[in-house]
Amino acid sequence: MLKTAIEMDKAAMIFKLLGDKTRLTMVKILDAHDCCVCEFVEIFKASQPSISQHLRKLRDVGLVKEERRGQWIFYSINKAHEYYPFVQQILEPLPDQDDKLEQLEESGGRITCC
Amino acid sequence: MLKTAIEMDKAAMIFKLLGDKTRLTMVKILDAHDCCVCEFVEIFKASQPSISQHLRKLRDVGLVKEERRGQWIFYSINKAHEYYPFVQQILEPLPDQDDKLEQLEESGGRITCC
DNA sequence: TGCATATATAAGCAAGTGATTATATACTAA
DNA sequence: TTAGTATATAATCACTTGCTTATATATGCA
Repeated sequence: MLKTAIEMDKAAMIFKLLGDKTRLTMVKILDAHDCCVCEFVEIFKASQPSISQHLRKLRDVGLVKEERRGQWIFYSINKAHEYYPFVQQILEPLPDQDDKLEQLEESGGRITCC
Repeated sequence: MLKTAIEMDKAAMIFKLLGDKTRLTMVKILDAHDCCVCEFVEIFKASQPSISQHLRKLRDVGLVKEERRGQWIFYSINKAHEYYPFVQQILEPLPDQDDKLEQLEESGGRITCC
């Protein structure tokens, strides 16, 4: 078995989780950089509870971790997750989302918390 | 850009489509063999309308094609689909589902239509 | 033609999803 | 302590999903 082998029901669960543009983009971003909640709120132009709820779904599965740094909570990819190699393989062909963080930096949105 | 490059919203759409165990398994099976509807009904122990509706979602996106052969309608993967290379890459680490068709053959389920 | 089989479609419904609004919790700084 | 900021959670709701049952359509065969 390859290291990325995964059962069908687990794979379907992962796809369902990533079958939302916001969550998919979050995971793609997190695979490259840690991010705090307020950054996601800016990037997606979404409400804070909406972002929080998406992050919770990712966290419930264990795909991301949270870590408080003072006033802010940073999220990161859980590279130790059983299916991280599978997810990484899935994310690989997707366009990198660095532009989103760059735009944020230009507009000063990243200064507040990072 | 790699040949499997895909925009985020399209990728999310594909993941949502495959984020269902029945559809994911269907696509994995179809990537290896054509199948007719009655085989899926047997394999998944599901109702015929339920199978038909899953197949319709796959067909609506263009990921599978249908072809009537007499009384039966066979489905196959549309290898010409814009995102087929992406889907193929996704399916690759999943366990092959050949056992399902073998079991069907042993139980005589495949004799009727194929 | 008439009946059986295979499949698609429509309607209805319970459960799930993703948003919003309101509120609670935790930390920082004055 | 009090006020302000960041985040999570709860309640609610419109919308979607995937199933069921019922029916329509298309083919094969007597």
